[in-house]
Amino acid sequence: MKTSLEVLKQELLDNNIHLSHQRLKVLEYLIQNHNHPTVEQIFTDLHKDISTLSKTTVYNTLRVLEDAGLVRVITIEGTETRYDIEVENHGHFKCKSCGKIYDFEIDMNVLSSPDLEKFQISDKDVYFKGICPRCSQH
Amino acid sequence: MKTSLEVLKQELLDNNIHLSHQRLKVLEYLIQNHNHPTVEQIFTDLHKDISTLSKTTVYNTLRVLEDAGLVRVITIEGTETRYDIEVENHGHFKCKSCGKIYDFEIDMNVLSSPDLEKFQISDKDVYFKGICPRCSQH
DNA sequence: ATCAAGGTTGTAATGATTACAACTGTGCAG
DNA sequence: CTGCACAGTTGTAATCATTACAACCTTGAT
Ligand SMILES: [Mn+2]
Ligand SMILES: [Mn+2]
Ligand SMILES: [Zn+2]
Ligand SMILES: [Zn+2]
Repeated sequence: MKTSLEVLKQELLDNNIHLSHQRLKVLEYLIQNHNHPTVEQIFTDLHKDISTLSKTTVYNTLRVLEDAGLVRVITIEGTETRYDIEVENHGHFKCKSCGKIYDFEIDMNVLSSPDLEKFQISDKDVYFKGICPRCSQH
Repeated sequence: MKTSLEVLKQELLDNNIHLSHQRLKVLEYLIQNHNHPTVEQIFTDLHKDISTLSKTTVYNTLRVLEDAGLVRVITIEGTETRYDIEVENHGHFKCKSCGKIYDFEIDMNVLSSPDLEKFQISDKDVYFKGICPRCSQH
């Protein structure tokens, strides 16, 4: 399991990123909530514990984590930005009915195209949309 | 070539969508500009010809076209929404250096995952990011 | 000519994100 | 010890894309 707190803490230290109380809380939150939360969700939930927490800090922290490559930003819908602690390549499916985002396994190596021979690819995102099984059975 | 004006006009009529002057202009613009423009670009360029054009109309039209399945919305970057008249499945590569978005061929059929057996998939988006060849040769 | 429906327009409101300046805590030089 | 520098945090203001809304316009049918 790549998303253990200790491993991620070490990665932050390796990147010369100070482990502040707030940053650790955001990190823990993402590890415990793999449901691709929005900034609003992260802030609202953490604010219950840390009443002094600022939403700006959540934004700042997520940017730090993103730059360090510890979180992935999901923009499957232009209207909402979501965050994922799981950076290993996998796809995301969003149900148009219930709005839930599902992870799914996918072989990213198969996703090569001759058109991109000379391109340096650093990020691969695969987004599907449709209806999930739970919503299918009307 | 699927993106001929006549074919698209017929598709609009089939969907009971009135072919107003403004809508036709937006449609023509998308056909002539395959560079995945933003609303701002579409509006600014069309406004030169149609001085009375409202940005709201551009938004409205794009939504109508999207709902009719004639345009695809590209949210490769959470910060900008772009539009593509080409709805046939293909991938998009965004260069982190120059910002240009490239199309690339990809076999969407190979993009199936056993995890999604029971899912009804209606949209497949593949977004890559990195450095394009032009920017590579420093 | 009158009317209804749909389309367009301009402006106001919304909401997410960013900018910014003040504040806080920590570690080290003196 | 004491004060300073630096990084991180906070709250508020500003920004900017998008949406809501109401007035206006066009068109086609009665
Ligand atoms: Mn995920
Ligand atoms: Mn395209
Ligand atoms: Zn569902
Ligand atoms: Zn480039």
